[in-house]
Amino acid sequence: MPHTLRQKIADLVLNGELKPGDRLDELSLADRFGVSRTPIREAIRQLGASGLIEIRPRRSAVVRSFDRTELSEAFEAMGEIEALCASLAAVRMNEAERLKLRAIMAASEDLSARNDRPAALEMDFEFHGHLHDGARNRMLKTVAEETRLRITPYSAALYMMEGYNADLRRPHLQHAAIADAVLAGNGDDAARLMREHIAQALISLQQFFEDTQSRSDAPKVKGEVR
Amino acid sequence: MPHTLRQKIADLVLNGELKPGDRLDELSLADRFGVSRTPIREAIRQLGASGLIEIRPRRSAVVRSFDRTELSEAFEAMGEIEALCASLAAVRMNEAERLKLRAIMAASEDLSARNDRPAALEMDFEFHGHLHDGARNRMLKTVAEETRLRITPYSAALYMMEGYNADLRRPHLQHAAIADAVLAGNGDDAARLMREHIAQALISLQQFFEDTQSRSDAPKVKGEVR
DNA sequence: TAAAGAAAAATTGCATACAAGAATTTCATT
DNA sequence: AATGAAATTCTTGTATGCAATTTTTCTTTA
Repeated sequence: MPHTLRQKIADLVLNGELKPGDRLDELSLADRFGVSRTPIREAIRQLGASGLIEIRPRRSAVVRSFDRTELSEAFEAMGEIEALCASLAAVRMNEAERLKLRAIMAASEDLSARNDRPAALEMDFEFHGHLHDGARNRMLKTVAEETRLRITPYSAALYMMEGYNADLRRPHLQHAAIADAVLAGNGDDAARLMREHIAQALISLQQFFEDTQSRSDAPKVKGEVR
Repeated sequence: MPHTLRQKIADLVLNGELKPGDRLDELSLADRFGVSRTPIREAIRQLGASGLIEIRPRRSAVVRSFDRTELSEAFEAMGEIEALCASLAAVRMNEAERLKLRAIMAASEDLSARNDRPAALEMDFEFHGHLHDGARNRMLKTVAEETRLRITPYSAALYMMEGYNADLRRPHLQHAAIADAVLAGNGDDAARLMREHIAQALISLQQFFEDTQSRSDAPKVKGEVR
């Protein structure tokens, strides 16, 4: 469903127009999308239940923000879930899926060489999503996608930032190593490499926030890592 | 939040008053809880997003039902998540938590000996929930609770049924083995035993549905395993 | 000048109304 | 009696209005 109201509001968060801590004003959103508050409220409740935003009784919903502890917990959980997907995909992917994985890696190679960050971010999603599918378990895929969704406001910001992930080839090479293990049918290696990949992402993200928070010229943005 | 409308509606599903496939009529629910359709709709959307019920545009929402494949996928995913919780809990639980785990096991011992099924089911929830807490990772806990929530309509039905889990001591003994591993700080054993425990539960559930479906006297209930 | 408090404005929670679509029943035809 | 079409009833989707609460602004006071 590319055009559901729920997705449109989620997109505001995912593309960074609304940042962690920002309020979701029902009336503004209603005007913006040309509907009344009723469907806006329903969409907001759904996004609240899926954990992308935080609902506070009698007060505006806000884009969910994580403190340092929550962020590292989220990445630990995601690391394990992604590792599980990767190890299952290594054993369960069929030939068509393995072929598509190669295609994704080729495209990713190209995009990272050209330093096309928006497209590389898309391809990052594609890569992980393809492993979720390859694990052949819809409940696991749901869990993986939900977990990824929750931290996207943070991981996407990192991806777009020059200076962090300075060379897009680094995450690409990690993906490539994972893909090799998957294609070789080596689930244990795939899982281990995936855990390392996610752990690396957390470290980059933490460095990023250390820096932006210590810079006194940048007034602490409400809702960033507390 | 013991009294939120969302929880009240969820309880209808969790205590079995509404079974998989049953429709959630907005007006009936509104009358029942003495509110208008608006808050009912919002609650239904939230439960839809958390996966307990299924939302179908322009048609009544229904309690989510799983076919055989989905059920085994759900148990596979849950097995891994619970195993992860157990292995982390084995390493991370503090003394107070370990003490409480012993208390839970003692209570469970008693309840299973007395064949008190409702109370034993409660204690089963308590046991798993305590391991979710012991893993010291709120995101993981959220994921684990959500996954458990989705299959509760099935696992709870099994637990209450005489003849399946014929002797409540069987799941109790599995729990006891897991608890021993956790208390010994042996994460790998805890994880392995937990996987086996969840796999056993799936097998019991599958047998249960094989039987109820093959009995011609029981007209196939809409929404049960298809 | 800063803090505290009161008044005003803005925002959420819920009920109600109506339009549009789905489900069910009725009724004619074979 | 079975089939199918039309009409009726039921149900969902959305807009709007009002009360209750929160947030902001303005005034008063130390």
